[in-house]
Amino acid sequence: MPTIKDVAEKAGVTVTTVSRVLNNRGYISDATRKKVYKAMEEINYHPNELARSLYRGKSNLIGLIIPTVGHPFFGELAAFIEEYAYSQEYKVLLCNSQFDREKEKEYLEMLKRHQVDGIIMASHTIQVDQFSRVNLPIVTFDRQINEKIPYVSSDNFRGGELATNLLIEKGCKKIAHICGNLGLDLLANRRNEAFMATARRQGIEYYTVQTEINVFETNQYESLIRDLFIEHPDLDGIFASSDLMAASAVKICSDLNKKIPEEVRIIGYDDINVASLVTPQITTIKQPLAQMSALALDLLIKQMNKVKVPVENILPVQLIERETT
Amino acid sequence: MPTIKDVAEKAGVTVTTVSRVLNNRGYISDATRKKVYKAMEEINYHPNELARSLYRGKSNLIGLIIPTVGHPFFGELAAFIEEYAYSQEYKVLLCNSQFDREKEKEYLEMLKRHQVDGIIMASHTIQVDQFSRVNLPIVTFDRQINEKIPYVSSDNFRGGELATNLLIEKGCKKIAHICGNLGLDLLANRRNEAFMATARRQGIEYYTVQTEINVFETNQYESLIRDLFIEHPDLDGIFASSDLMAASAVKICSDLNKKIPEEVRIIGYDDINVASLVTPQITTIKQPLAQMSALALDLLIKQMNKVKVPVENILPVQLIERETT
DNA sequence: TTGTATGCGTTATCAG
DNA sequence: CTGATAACGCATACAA
Repeated sequence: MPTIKDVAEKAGVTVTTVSRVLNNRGYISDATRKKVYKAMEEINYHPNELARSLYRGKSNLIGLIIPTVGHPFFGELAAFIEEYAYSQEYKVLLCNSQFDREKEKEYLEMLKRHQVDGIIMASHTIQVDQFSRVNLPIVTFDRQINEKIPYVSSDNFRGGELATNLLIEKGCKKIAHICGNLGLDLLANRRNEAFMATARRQGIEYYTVQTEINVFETNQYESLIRDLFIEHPDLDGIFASSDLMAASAVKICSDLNKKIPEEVRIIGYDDINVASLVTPQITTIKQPLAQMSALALDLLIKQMNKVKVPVENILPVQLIERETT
Repeated sequence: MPTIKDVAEKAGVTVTTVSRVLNNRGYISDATRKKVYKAMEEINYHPNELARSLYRGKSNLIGLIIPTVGHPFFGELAAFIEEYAYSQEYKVLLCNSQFDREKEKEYLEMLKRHQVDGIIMASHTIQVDQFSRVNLPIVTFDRQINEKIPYVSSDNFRGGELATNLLIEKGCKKIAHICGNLGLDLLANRRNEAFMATARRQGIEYYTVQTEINVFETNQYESLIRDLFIEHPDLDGIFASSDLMAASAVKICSDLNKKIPEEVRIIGYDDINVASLVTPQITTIKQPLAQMSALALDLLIKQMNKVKVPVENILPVQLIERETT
């Protein structure tokens, strides 16, 4: 790899001059500027960002910690974040924590060692106190860590309300909410609160079923839903806390010969791309992922620049009616 | 951020000594070792990997260029690669090229500037000659760039054969292959070759439909398939070159009131997670993503260590029969 | 307009 | 067993 020194020699100037044309700093004659460019071209020079970062004390790297990019929701999230980050000159270091507490901690330290300028954290099995040791800009997705770390989420309570109300409006009499583990202290839990409050207010029979902590396994969704129908064969409405869970519900209903939406109505959450691709198309609550991603990064960058940002950042959700209701 | 210098002062030794305990090099008395560890603990020291990388001439970073991690296939691929990379002490810089030729080029240069130790390239709109300027270990997914750059793929021809044969065995008389743009010179094009050869050999009527170059848009799949059925209402078999395309096909058939698999049989490709989650579950050709990912990284690491590797690396595929055939 | 010297945080060489 | 110092590639203050 050629260095700035090689360029300098080739162009017959010193490294300072090369550095100057590289960064457009100070005065340089057009003649030398051309010489330098030519030399760079000839030896195919690319500045070493490691060295630059070291000097500047800024890496232009951000860390993204998610459970796994293999899950469509997080995959889409990661795509938005990377795209927006790139447009702001930031590069993304990808970390899949697999819902593993130890891995989350390790990643946090790894990112610190690699001098990332900030971290977007969307995986949350970790204990809150671990965050205090990371004195780096952080933005959190869907979880409130403490009074100081800003978080981005969509309006989970409103989403839960919209979903539950839709089921009830459509005539459901006995409904269930299938969601991730409620012990995780995620803001997504508000959906369940809204679900229960709404059902209670309307006098509708309701149940909540939650998954184990560290699992995206679709098998688990399926057995959970199967058991649910064994216990409550007359269930006629399901609010699934993700579109994938909703797809599982559709599958089980199909197995049990229950017609959708006539006998069972199903509503999902997130509005990932596949939600509108499968048959039947899944009614869902759309989270504004693109805006959430951009907002998260904006908040991160503002923190890097020492500007104060609001801690609470909640974006609106939207009901998207399709075929499962 | 505390530096090695701070640790040294705190412990009352020099940076050399601290560096020694950090890297377990040379002799150090237990007493000073303890002192140093204690100091590191107290000031919460983390070695600066930027500085280390600069000195060592090795960043332990790899670049991953894919069209978009928002597509389930590439999301799952990225998850496997990141997981395996992390186990080998490598970190992943995520690059979504969006099938954009310019972005691919920019990412390639960016990764070089950031001194990545190698690149895994799974996005291929770029011209072949661009690669010659990158003199870095590269491994390619599903595309043969030239005689020197190793590539990993699964047996596309065999996959095409398996899929086509299954349709024919099941009794299809008029079949179509829906695939990505064949002008892209991907190894995936072998599927189409196999499709045509197999259908021809068996004397079955067949058609090929391809998408535009830069698109993962499901809308496009749908209109393509819709048009296909308008032109050939008696089509009874579809070989889709991705599970998402297959899902689109299922949807259109459902719209047209064509029963699956009785009237139209559909087989997808990849076996992404959702393939077995949707209703009906999609019959597909499974690519061994986990092994392919690990292999790609192994090949990359070997190149870094200057060990020769085979250029052609083709893994077997597997037919997975489910409900759409 | 250009060059010299210094430091960013780390590791390795060579003394002691 | 431990310390002083150069070097990794780059950018800036200060000279010239």
